[in-house]
Amino acid sequence: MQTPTELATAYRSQGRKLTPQRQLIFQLMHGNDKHPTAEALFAEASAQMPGISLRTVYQTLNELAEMGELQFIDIGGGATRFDPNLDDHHHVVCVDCGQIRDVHVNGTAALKPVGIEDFTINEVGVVFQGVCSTCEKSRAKSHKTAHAKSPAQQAKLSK
Amino acid sequence: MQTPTELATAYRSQGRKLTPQRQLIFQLMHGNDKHPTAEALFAEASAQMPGISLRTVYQTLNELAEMGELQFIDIGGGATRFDPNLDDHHHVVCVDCGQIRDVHVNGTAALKPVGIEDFTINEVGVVFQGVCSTCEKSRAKSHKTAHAKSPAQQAKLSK
DNA sequence: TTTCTTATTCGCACGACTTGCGAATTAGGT
DNA sequence: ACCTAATTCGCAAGTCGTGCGAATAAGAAA
Repeated sequence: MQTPTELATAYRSQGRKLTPQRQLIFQLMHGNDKHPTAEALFAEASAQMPGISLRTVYQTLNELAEMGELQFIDIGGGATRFDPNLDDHHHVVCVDCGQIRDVHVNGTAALKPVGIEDFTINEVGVVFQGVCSTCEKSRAKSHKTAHAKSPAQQAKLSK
Repeated sequence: MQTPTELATAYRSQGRKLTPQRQLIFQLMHGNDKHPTAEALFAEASAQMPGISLRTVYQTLNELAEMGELQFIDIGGGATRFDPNLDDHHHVVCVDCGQIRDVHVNGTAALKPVGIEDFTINEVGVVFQGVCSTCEKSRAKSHKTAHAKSPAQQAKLSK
């Protein structure tokens, strides 16, 4: 995603208006590597701008995605997460706490899908699932066992 | 996923009961490579067993997932899809029609994530996004342009 | 600065997907 | 045949995201 200043220019040049709400969201998303949900972003935004609407947050995030300034991440059935990082990267997810981390992956160019000659591939996404060190520790203590999570349960991981 | 017969045994040995509804779902899912949603499966099931409940379909699918007999696939914000294929495989998605195809991928072992020493990785998922030949053709005709899709729009692709 | 046009905001209702709950039913053992 | 715990099923409820329309505000023009 571009800087808030650059986005201001981009918006104007597209006939879009530069509202305080949008500017705030630009700031909150710029360089944000937390992969927030719309709700999470709304919470942060509300702290600085009481009265801002969740509707507006969704709307602005969708605009930014249309403009190619950020991407959606859908892992597990929960809320969509938003990623302003446009570099070539992938994601690691902690199946315990739901944390998502950006990660550069070597070797993606060598991936060879077999038997899909009838597809024109545009993008490849790699997701590593694992357990972060923090969760690893708490697991050792409580002797938790891993379970398959239902879609909704997976969704709740990140809350 | 095991065969319906094997599942019958597995269910009994776990103190679960073998109902007609479950047996039907076993049949419908066994060897199913369509990655159906719960609703889609419900539709098929209803044809053979009028009166079966969507609730029961969800419940059985969740059980099977708990038992490790199938996995959830979440691509795009729409409905969860269910995959009874337990082989080491990945997925190709047509961003136009939403079709998902199983695909074996060579080279996954060589993938090297950088900077996640604090994670214990258990699984790697690869998703190829592209356009299938059928959609490619219809694109050529209608001169469609690719758009960034909002979460809900992505969800609707598969309908 | 005032005016004007059009984009935007915001809240509410709605739609899609999934689960919680509880009453009625049924599987499978005794 | 009986008993008991598991299961089914329908409805309500919860979550996530969008459609809609009235009120508001941005930015261009005068």
